[in-house]
Amino acid sequence: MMLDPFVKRLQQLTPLPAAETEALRELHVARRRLQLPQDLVAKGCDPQGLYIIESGFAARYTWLPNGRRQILGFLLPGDFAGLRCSFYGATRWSIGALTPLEFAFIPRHLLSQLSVRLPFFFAALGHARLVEDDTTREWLLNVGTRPAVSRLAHLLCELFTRLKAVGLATANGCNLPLRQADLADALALTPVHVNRVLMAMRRQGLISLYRQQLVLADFPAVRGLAGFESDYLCLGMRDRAASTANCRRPESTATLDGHQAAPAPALAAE
Amino acid sequence: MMLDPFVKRLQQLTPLPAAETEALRELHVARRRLQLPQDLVAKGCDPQGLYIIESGFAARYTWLPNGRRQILGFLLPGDFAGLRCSFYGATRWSIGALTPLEFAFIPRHLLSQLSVRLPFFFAALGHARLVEDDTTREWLLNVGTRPAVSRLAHLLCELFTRLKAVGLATANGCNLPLRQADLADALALTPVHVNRVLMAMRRQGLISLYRQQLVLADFPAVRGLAGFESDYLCLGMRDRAASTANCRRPESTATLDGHQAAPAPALAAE
DNA sequence: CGTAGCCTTGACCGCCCTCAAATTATGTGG
DNA sequence: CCACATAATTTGAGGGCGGTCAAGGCTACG
Repeated sequence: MMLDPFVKRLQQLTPLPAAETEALRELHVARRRLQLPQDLVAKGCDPQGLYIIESGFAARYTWLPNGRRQILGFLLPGDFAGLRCSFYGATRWSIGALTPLEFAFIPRHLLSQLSVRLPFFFAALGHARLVEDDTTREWLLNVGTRPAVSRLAHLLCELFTRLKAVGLATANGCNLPLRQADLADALALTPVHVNRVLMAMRRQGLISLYRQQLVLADFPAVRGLAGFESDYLCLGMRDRAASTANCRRPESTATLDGHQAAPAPALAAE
Repeated sequence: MMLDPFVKRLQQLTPLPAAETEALRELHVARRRLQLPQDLVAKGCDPQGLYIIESGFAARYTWLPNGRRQILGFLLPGDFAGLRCSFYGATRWSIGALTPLEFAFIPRHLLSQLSVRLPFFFAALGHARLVEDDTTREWLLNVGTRPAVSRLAHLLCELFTRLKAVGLATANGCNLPLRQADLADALALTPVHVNRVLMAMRRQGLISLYRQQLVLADFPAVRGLAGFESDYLCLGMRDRAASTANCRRPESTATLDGHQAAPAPALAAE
């Protein structure tokens, strides 16, 4: 089956009709591989379509004048990119492989057809974008306000949770093929300090990370350390129900929650 | 004229047909004021429509367990919010007034109508969202990689540039009604340190900031200090032409936002 | 004229960075 | 399977940027 983690990921956000998931799985789209130090999409170019990660890790990133690299988000199996190119036709960030990669590519013209044939699928793509936006803000929070230990803990929780959602994690661990330098660039820390923090967490029995195998030995503790709340990832109904907070209505208007109403809800995706 | 900075802002992104700008200006939508320590939209609630800032400054923010506040973005006159509420119908961030505020409100049902009648307008809304997304990533870069001076310089450049785009700045300065604590929460610094950095920049003759009047006395220097490139704000054709080749037509843009339809859009404001 | 909020400045400290070297994984050719 | 080369991780010593705590000054406003 192609596009399997992709479909699984979208279904976490919005239930898709069987007809659409079948149609997606039966798409025969270009399938490619990428070896290691390569970009999927280079900064400044027009991606021309949708890239869907099948296996491996990628990252949205940019280089800085001082030689540092900042990672702005990870792309895991089932994630996609290329839809977000700014309207002038050029991405502002590169997307590069952090491990050998398998990915599918859907060119723009085919996407247009799908948008008509598979409205739920398209709504789900929009949902995924919103989740990604909130994830970016969560990262801004993370690097802005948390000390290194919490910051790292938060990232590990996020990666673990996201991988679990596409079936790539066990109960308390997952494969994590990232170098400490990758984590450092995502957390705005130095590799040296990431190492020190990792060692400390290992010594305290919170986690173990050996040969790309991450085990969250004490997930509640790590989660607490990070202040990690998974609700921004919008995975599954349980999280949705749980995320109630202080809900004030500025308007007396009727509820117009479109998201259950129609195939392509009028404004809800936004 | 109502909605004037709003229309001006959108036109920086996509030329709007005269018919649509007229229709927008003639909309008689609810107009409100807000006094100071109040939220426009509270975290966890459903905004139920579009909020458009007419005058004053607002911010998207959240509180942290340790009592700190992180500002994730500023909303200046002409900016809007409420379209971005996640699909489960609750925002994850509050939007609050930093100064007394005037704003317009367009309820969702009216928006749906407009999406049909004013397709270019709707495309422009999508563009503005993309710019906002890139701005958030730029902020992540800013707090993640730059030292305090550059970080502050970058923010001042951004605010100045954005205000200029809606006609609220002079050649080298603008009104900046923010407290140093607001800047601090946006930059992930302490108010004390923001003050020190401001004082240093004043002593070097780079800027002056007195009684809410910001003057960038040496803009090239400040810009250089910050590594500020205005292209992510997508303001005006000059920047667009300078930033890339390959300029797609505005109508080829559309909506993954869920508002389907509209004459224009095939695929992707994306 | 007094109070409250914001800005300013000083002294001190800690988190994280820098520089550097040692140790361990990973991979390649013989 | 071993010898070697390269990349990644680990550990140490020292320093600086920005935080914390605290006090004093300025401005606005009743």
